[in-house]
Amino acid sequence: MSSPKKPRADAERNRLRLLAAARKAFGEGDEPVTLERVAREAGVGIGTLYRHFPTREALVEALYRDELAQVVASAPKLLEAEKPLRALRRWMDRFAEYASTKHDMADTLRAIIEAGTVDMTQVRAELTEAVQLILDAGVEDGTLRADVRAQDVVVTVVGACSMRTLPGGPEQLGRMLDLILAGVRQPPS
Amino acid sequence: MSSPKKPRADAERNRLRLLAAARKAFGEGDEPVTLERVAREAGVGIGTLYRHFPTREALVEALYRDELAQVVASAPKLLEAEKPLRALRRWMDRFAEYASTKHDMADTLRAIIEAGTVDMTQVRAELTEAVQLILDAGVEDGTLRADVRAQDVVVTVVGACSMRTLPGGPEQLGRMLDLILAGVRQPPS
DNA sequence: AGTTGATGCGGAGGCGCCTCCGTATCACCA
DNA sequence: TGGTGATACGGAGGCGCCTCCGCATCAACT
Repeated sequence: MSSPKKPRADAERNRLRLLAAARKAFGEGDEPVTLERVAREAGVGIGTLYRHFPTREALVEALYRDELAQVVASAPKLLEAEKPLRALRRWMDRFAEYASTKHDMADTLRAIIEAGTVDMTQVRAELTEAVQLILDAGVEDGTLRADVRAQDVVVTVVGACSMRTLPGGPEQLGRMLDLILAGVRQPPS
Repeated sequence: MSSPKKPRADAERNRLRLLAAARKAFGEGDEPVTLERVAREAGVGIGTLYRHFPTREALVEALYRDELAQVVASAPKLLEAEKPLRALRRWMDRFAEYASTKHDMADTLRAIIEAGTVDMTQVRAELTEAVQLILDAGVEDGTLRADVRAQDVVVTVVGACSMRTLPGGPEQLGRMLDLILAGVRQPPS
């Protein structure tokens, strides 16, 4: 089931080389990463890069899939340690920090949200699931609204995080997340 | 004051031609607008286009400045007709509708929010001012929170609107705006 | 080992964005 | 009207993205 077709050895080798080269290139602090450069550094033709990763986003997504999975996995943990409301806020922060650190991730996340690709859809589903978990806890607990969809929260948060260089400085993102969080709280009325 | 320098006649003529061509090109329903095409259609070199409008966003912004001004101007009117909470929601809708109709506007708005350019900053300020107006009314009225900055609302809304093709379909944007709106409401507690 | 179809590779080339600068045009003044 | 500096014009060319397809390489079978 897990291997419907046998992959060619050289293909897999190149895939790994590309990921390594990309990791290095995106890791280096300074500036814009050319896909051609990644390919060259991997000792591979540009065509090969595109066959393995049809878009720039696909490459970045593959690069950070693990870390993103960690963010997703942090949701239940936060929920153990904190009350749902606070856990949600923490999770948003974690997500935001991650998205802005690897700032290529911001664009990639946008693409993931918008995309129709299967891979992309999966990541999106994982994120939604993480939020849903916290949301459910908050509903049961009575502190969060029941009529909010996790997907809406995810998309809104991604939208917020994908704005680079906020006019109000770095603290603005935190305030925006607070705003969204407030929208999810159960109003006592 | 308004004319520190006298502009050359041909420059102004070309500027108008470019705007006309752009209006036509962006207006036509179908697909992607090439700046080269705009220039050609205006009977002007590509270099001239870029001198008048240093970036694609600058061109689109010039194109829609009027309509955007109308959106800004609608804030006080909505406020006359409705209570602040409802007025804010209406305004968001108006804005969202506008941003998604001319869907080039979405990217442009993002750029405007992020940009450091003077022109851009002004548009941003206008938007913030419109929201501030409604917010103030809501604070006085007691229905909206006093500790929310208009700028945060604007940026969050723009972030939401700039997500094209939401996974949850077109209605999702409305729900996201509801979410943000809920975050601005004064909690009775 | 040899054959062969399937799979993957490389990079030239097309496209759009944007810059740069030699040339043309304008507006002002004598 | 003619001269002159300032201003604007045009488009070639550089760059990165991405596609396309002829050729190379692989692995499975004999």
